Amino acid sequence: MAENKKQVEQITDMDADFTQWYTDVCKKAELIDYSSIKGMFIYRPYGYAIWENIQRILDAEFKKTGHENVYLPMLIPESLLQKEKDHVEGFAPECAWVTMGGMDKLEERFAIRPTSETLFCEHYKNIIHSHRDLPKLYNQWTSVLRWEKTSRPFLRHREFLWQEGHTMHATAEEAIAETERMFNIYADFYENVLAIPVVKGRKTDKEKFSGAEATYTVECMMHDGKALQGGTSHYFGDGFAKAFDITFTGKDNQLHNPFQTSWGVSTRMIAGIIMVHGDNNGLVLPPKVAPIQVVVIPVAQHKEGVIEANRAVMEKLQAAGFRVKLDDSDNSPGWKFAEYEMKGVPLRLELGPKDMEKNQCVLVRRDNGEKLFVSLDGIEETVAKLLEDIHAGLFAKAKKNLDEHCFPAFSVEEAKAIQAEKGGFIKTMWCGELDCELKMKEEAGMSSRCIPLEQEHLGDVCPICGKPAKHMIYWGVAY
RNA sequence: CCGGGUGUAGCGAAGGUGGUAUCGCGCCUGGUUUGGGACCAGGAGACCGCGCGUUCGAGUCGCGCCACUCGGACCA
Repeated sequence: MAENKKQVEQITDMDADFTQWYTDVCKKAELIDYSSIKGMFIYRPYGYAIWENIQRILDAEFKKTGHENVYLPMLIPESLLQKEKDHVEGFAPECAWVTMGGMDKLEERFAIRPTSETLFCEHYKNIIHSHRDLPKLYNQWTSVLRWEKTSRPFLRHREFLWQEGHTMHATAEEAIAETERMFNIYADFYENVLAIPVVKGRKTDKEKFSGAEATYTVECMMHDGKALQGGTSHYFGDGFAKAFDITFTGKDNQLHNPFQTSWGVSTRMIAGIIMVHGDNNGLVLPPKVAPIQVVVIPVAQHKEGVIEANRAVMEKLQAAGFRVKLDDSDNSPGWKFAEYEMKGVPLRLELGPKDMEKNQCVLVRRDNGEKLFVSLDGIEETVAKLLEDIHAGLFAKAKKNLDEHCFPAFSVEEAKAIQAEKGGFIKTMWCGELDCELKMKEEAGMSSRCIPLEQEHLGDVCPICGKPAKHMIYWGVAY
């Protein structure tokens, strides 16, 4: 038998080499493929289907809160991009430029959008005239392009898919409320849909979006203790409005500049799913975004009636609204088990002749491997309950990982030592100065992740410079 | 962008000192199998990452480029 051991491609052990494990999962779970241009990835059907589920659920949340989808051009004239000083400084270095139209050199070069604030501003200038035109709550699902130096599947693409919301409001209060509303939608989405716990907070001036007054972020903890910025929501004040000369006449018959927000999440979310929930058998998908929630695998499918019985269960579950796949290919059951584990399907349903006699089937949970023999009567309820349990189980496990990787520190040396030994988020007090942030990066290799909304009092002084502290802040090594 | 590593069939690899490519898995066909990556038999599949050069002759030697990968710097 030992000689029959199949030479199966294995993924790298996640504890031995996490980054290699990650790349292996992306490829072996058939989420992504490389193209001939660095950093330009192909989203394969299974990977794209995860994104479609994310889109569907988030889009519904956006619509519920009054947002409308639009589509703006892909090209931005250089002169337009340059209207807001901080913004152009932040993005121009990583823009790709279109310089030719057909065979002719263009009078002015066009940037392929790295983000669309400037385009939205140009448009808003044309359509906002009165307070009655506000608020404008627009969102766009699209791709953007940033000429990154290094790239990795889902984590850093030169072209990536995202949504970018851009809103305009009559007052600062309304705009700030919008920034917070969308930030909370992201946080809830991470926790309730992706089963990923987040730390909610504000970015430092150094880390905030180019041109923003404030950037709110949800920060996630990967299985290896590194941080991943999960989504950002920005408050712009009226800075862009002034730069782009966007004005409206208020109820007071005076001209005002509107207040602006933008907010976005990208396919980087998928990287988070992989690195938070995955294990050494491959991907583990949270049920709410899994393209296949239940895979039905017939056992001894050549025998009379087996395929039919399996198809009946599949149809029953589909009718109840689950995403189900029946795999009646002629691969062996063992092959199928391994295949769908690699692809992270939350539940496997096995049904063979022995089960048929007892009117039962076997259900196996992807998250913990638990095997259950359950009746085919009421299988819909059983599956619904299990998918909920899986979501809860994934969240609990991820929360434990987050909680166990947050450490207070009271000096740069201590922060550095903890990061080197345990990884994770290091929390310290902070004076608010850029110099201290740079020093933490220089000496401990960590960037600030966020100033969490939930503050703790760890002391009165900044442990980096000794001056009075203003906030508690999280530090970490980020993807 | 800087430093290390790697590019040979879909995947993983072998191919001292130059002579037109080998193996395992996978794939296709037929048969036997089927509760953890099945077995037998037959078969198909390679511009050796791309370009230029040296040579009678380059997977092999030289130069350039591209891509992947691991660190670092930069960034969703």
